[in-house]
Amino acid sequence: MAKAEPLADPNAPPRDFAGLRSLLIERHQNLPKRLAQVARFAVAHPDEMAFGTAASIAEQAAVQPSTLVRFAQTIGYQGFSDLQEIFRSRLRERWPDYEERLESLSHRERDREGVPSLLDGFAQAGATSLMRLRESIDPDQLSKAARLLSTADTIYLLGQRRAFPITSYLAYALGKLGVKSILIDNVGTLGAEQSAFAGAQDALISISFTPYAPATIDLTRVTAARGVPLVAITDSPFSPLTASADIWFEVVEADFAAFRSLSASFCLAMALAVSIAEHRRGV
Amino acid sequence: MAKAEPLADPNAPPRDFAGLRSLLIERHQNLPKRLAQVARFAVAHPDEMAFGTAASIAEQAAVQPSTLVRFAQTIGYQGFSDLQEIFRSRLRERWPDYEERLESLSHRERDREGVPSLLDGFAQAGATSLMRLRESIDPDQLSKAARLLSTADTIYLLGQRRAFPITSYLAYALGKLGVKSILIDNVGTLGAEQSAFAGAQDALISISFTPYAPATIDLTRVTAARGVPLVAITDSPFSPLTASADIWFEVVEADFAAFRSLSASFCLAMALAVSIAEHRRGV
DNA sequence: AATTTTCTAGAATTTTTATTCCCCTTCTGG
DNA sequence: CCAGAAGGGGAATAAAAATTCTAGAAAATT
Repeated sequence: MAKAEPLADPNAPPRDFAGLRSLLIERHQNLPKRLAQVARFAVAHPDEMAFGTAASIAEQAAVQPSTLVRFAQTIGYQGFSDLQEIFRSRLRERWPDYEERLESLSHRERDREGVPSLLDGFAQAGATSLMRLRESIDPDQLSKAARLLSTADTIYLLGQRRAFPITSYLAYALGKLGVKSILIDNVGTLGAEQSAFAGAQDALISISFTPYAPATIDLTRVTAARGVPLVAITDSPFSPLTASADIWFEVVEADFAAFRSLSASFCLAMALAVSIAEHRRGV
Repeated sequence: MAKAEPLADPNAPPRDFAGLRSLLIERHQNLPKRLAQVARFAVAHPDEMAFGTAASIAEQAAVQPSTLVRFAQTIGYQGFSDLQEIFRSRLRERWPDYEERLESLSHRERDREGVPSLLDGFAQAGATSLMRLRESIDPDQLSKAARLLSTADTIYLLGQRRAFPITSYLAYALGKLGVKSILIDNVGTLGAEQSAFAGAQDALISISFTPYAPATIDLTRVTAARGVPLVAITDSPFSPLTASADIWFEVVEADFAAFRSLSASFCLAMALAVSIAEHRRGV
């Protein structure tokens, strides 16, 4: 109790799976018999380590539950639960090749005491969002949406508040690509008038995230009800947009410091825009 | 033991994640408020559902732990733990479920012969931009800019065309952070009037990329000439913005299919916004 | 070979966690 | 507007789990 503890422990155990794994492999031969046994089991069955209880894991590894606690403490963790967190985090972020990429990120990540700087934090959130997007978007859906939109006479763009940067960018990009579009920016609350002439020969792209802006919801509903084909980009299957959408995309953004990234949404918007243009060109 | 059990109970809850997910999506609108809230959370954060404790999940979903139990029982499970098993099984199988497996398969199909799909290409460009940003931005500069801006009475935001999404986002984010800002959107070419009252006690953030929008350049020049402190975000040291800027950042975006990413610019903008708010609050 | 040190198993204890139950609140239908 | 029912919050409880402790076994050292 009286002994002073160094603040930055050089023996501090790794907080990421890759580091833990190599530590186990390295130290396993200098470990007592039972502890080495646990180390081997942990490397061989990381999933079990993540899901099991101390008792169930102990049984499978043929040791006592208390041995697991001793093991965890020997390597430097506070207890078994602390160690288990590492194994769980591994499954939480399951993007195989992405892991190493992030590892290089976390190099400079420490401003002090492992707190990532704002810039690094947002960069990481953005990168995570982009990687997830690749996993979660079905290319066929994207292609279907592009086909639907490419047959439209005019593409109406609707998105308020946090989604507005995306629609305003779409207006810019579609313009550059020679696709006729109208941005419903709702200036002067003229949104209803701006969208009044959209018909079945046109199409609407609506973008909204929690908390869904009422203006977006209402305008989308009435416009879609008039028979205007609707492609929606939103953040949940429960979004009020999905009900009336012909095709909808769920984009889940990572966040940092309570601010959600917009990278994935932008990425999807850009892909959609270029895809529409390609379809138009007669591909 | 002798009692015969029906093999397929029509009310039996699904034992696989895909089934559970669609059940939740389908039933969520007929559920009571709190239970619907849980359903939404469960679909949005399946990883948390898998690993969290009832208490920790309840906190994140903003409900009572007991509500989670009621929820699980309402859908037909025995209790929370029973329900949680489903979420865990999803992570156990490396490729979570059929649906996702098919998706990833069709991915491979798309980018045959190393030609990346549009989505992959833009995602790659975005990620690259973010990585570069981290290397190229000097944290001290960022901190200096934040300090300068945090002393401003009102922050004016100027960016046209491709930069407009960023300034409109900044207007949103700064508002949420409680920082007074005015977006010079130049509607009706009223930009000059919108920025007319900016003085030395205020500050201006100007954003512009090649080809620099004349409106941005001109307005920036006259405003800065009036003694308004200027922070600029641009894509080259030779940009017309750098001359009059007190502090400027160079952001080089990667591109794909002739479209430059915006991820890095957004990332920088977000970091700047939060940093300003932190300076205001703490210092 | 004796003695000290390290290691382990298993019981005991403490902590954590899911679940239950009661009562107050909020809807709903008459 | 009222009565009844359904929903929801929070404390109390029971169950389960992790952790600590202790005695004894194994290993290392002299």
